Amino acid sequence: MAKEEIICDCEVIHGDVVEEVKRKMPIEDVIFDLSDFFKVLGDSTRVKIMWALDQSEMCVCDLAVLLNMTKSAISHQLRSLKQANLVKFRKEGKVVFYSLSDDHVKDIFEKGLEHIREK
Amino acid sequence: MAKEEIICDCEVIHGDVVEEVKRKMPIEDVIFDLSDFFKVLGDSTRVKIMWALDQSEMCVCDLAVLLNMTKSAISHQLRSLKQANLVKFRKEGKVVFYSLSDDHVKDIFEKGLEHIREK
DNA sequence: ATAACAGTTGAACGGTTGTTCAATTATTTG
DNA sequence: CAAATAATTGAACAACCGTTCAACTGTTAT
Repeated sequence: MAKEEIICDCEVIHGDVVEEVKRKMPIEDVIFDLSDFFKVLGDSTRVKIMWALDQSEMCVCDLAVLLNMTKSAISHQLRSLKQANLVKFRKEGKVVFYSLSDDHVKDIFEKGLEHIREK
Repeated sequence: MAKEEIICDCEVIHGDVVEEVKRKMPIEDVIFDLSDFFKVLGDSTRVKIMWALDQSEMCVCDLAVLLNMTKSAISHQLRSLKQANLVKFRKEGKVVFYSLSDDHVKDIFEKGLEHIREK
C-alpha cells in the first residue's frame, strides 16, 4: 500500500493531544456506519415516517395518505430505513406493516426529538 | 390559503390509525429541526470531528492534521456543527479551540456510537 | 510596519440523493 | 383466468452538499 499523501496545509500545534486522539480513533468502518446511521435520519420525510411508526405500526398506503405522498416515494424511503435497520416489517396478505426495529432505535429517535424541543 | 393538493395515489386503509397519528403529528418546524440535527451528524468527516472533540478540545490545525484535510475543509464543517449547536468554541490569541456543546450532545453521539457497535 | 500564521469565507465543480414516472411483482377477489 | 390493488423497482431529473481553490481577516512577532 502506498504511503498516504499529505493533504493538510498546516503544522500540528498540540502534537501530544493529536497523537493521543489518533491512537484511540475508531476504524473507518465504524465511522462510516455511524455517519450512515445518522444520514438516514437526516431527511424530513424519513423523520416523519419514523415519528409515525413510533406511534403505531402502519402500512405503505396509510403512510402515503398521512404524509400526502405517492406510495412509490414512501416505499423508496422505507427501503433506506429498512437497510439501516431502523424499521422492520410484517406481511399480511397484500399489505405490508412497518414498525420501528427495536427499543434502541426508539430511544435514539426520541432522545433527538427531546433535544430539539429543549431549545 | 389554498386547499392542499392531493398527491397521494391510493386510499387510506386504516382510517382510524391515520387520523389518530395525524392529530398528534408535531408541527413542521420540529420535524425540520430534527432532520437537520441528524443531517449534520450524517457525514463521516463531521462524525470524525465530533468523535475527536468528544475526546478532547482541539483547534482547527490539530483537526486538520489528525484527519489529513485542509484547514478550509475543517473550518467549513465546523461551521455546520456550530450552526447546529453541536460544538462551541473559545479563542486564545490566533487559535480557536472547539469542543462539544454540552452533555446532551455527547449523550446522543455516544448513544449512536454504542448502537453501531452492538451489531 | 510587515511578515507569518490561524482561521474564515465565497464561488465553483462533481458527486450524492429525493421524488417522479412508468413498468413490474405479488396477492386477493370476481 | 382476469381485474384490481398493495407494494416494489429502476431510470432520470433537479436540488443539495462536501471539498477545493483563492482571497481575505485578525492576531502575533520581528
